[in-house]
Amino acid sequence: MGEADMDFSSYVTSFRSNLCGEPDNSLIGQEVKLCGWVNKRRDHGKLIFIDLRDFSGIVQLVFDSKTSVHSYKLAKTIRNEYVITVTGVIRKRSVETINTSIPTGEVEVAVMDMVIFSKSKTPPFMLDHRDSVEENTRLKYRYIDLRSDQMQENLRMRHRITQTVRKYFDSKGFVEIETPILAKSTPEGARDFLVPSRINRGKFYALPQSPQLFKQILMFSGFDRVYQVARCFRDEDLRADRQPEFTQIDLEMSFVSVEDVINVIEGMFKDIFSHVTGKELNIPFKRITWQESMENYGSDKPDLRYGLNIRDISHIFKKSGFRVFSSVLERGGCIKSIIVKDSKRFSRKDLDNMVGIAKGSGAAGLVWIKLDQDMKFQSPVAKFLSDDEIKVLTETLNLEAGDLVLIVADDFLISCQALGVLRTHIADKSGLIKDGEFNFVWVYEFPLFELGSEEGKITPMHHPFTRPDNETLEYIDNDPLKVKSQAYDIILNGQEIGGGSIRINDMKLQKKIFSLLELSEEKIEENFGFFIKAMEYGIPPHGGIALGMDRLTMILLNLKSIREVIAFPKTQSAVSLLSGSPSGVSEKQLREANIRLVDDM
RNA sequence: GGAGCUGUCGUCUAGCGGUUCAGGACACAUGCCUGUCACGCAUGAGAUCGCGGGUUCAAAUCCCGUCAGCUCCGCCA
Repeated sequence: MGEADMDFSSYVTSFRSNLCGEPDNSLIGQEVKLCGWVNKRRDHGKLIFIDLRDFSGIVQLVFDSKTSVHSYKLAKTIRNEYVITVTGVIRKRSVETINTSIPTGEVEVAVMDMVIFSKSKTPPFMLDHRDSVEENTRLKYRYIDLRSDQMQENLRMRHRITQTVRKYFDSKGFVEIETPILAKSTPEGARDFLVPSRINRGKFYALPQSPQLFKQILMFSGFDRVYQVARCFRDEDLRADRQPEFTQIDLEMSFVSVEDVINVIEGMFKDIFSHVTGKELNIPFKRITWQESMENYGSDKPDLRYGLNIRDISHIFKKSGFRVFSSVLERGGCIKSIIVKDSKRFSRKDLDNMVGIAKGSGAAGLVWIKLDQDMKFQSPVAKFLSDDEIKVLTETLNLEAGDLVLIVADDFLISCQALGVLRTHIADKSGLIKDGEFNFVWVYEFPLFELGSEEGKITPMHHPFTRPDNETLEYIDNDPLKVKSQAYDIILNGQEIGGGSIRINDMKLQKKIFSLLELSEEKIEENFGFFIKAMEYGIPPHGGIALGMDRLTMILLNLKSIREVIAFPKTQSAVSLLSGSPSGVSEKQLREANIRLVDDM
């Protein structure tokens, strides 16, 4: 359906005088020319009604066998999804025939003349029933699915977000500069899509995982601030919120601190909300450190729309006779818990399932305690807890009758993460999450490094150009995992919708980071030598952020998959059911690209 | 790479070992109908049950494999 403040007049063309969603009482008596798709034909014998549809809405056409014989006869042959144009007069409907379910329902078009532009085969599914049609059918016939109100609204909403973003950044002095799609492998961790070079035998371009290096180079070049609505490519497995090609609002600014980037982005979101959803957004957003986020929510993308916060109860079990707890504490671990109200909801099976979830998240196990009406602990481990421990636990957590306490004893991160997963699981299952709420939070002070998959090796948590936090920089040699970074993520309703950092602009520090990452000189030179070289010619302090356009639009529309906000998405196996890509290519094309297929079928 | 769910006329689905080689709804076709808007009425066409194999006297229905779609883990900011 149409824009809130649509200007109908700009749609007038040599084919039409008005749009289908336009006719109302103010146009009564006027002759109009309309174009559109046949949404529905209702044939009453000597009288035929046709609902004509375009993107703006639906209007009822009336064909009378007496007043326009030619058009009436033609209307007999009309079927759904034919594209036609009609000339007719807007006429008021009698009171009892008014249709209150459509905006044009008080009037109708008495057709005098009609032309069929294009016939249609019987469509594979009806637009009215589109909601109950399987997604693969919708994807195969995407051009029909896209005719639906829902898809039109989704993509028009996305357009409005993009437009608001462009306007906003323009007003803040940003320059939109395009960067190469045929690029070189970027240092982010994902697998690259490769494009063979015909001219340079045996060499490949990589599609950009993001414009990261290019936007930084534009800072080196003195543009001060740039942004881009950028297509990015990552050859990894798909999810409901991940496609191999996706869109980022990607920006970079010179002479800025974390604070400056955050301010600009909060202003952008405020504009998006007021212009696109009509809602007033409260800024500044809440900010929590990565440490706080892990401690309280067990995740680096916390959902703050509900409670179920994680509480530390290590101190209660320091000298516990329950070895499962005390031994974890002895080796430096901790004991974490969450309290869930109304434990009656959870059957033994639910609890067993939760134990499985905790173990699946890497925890050694999960202890659950149900409090009955008399505040008695019901739990497989109740007999191992002393009266004193029960008392202190009850007081510390302010436990009430009917509460369920979930406890994980393990290393700090494992305990928190396991409970974090359970926290979202329970919130989801218990309907604690209300639709229509938009909860933003910044997570900052990420660790600069994390332990990599390879034993003993560290990898950058964000990317290797992220500037360390000055306060913790002193640990860089002795305990690099302790070093914090000037990186930040923006989280909306528990989903990461963007992340960025202030970048390193000191060559010595940059080289230090590379050496910690155990990157050899050759490797550095090979991967981003051009970038390092550019850093040698005077570069400003700078930083930026990238926001996931698809995810943002999906969340604002309260949808569950980004495929709903992408015109031509791919399936989970990265295939386009519409176009059939990817596909084989001819021998000639392979020869030109200097590629020989390995025959291991 | 792994786990789970799904796969029956165009669409959505019923059937889950034998009067069902498949029933319904919508769509479709033909005819009738001047006020419908989920129009109505009548008649009709349309599925070898994703594909391959097996078990059985008998399979849409059970088993194995395979393909496709979805959700998730791994992977990926």
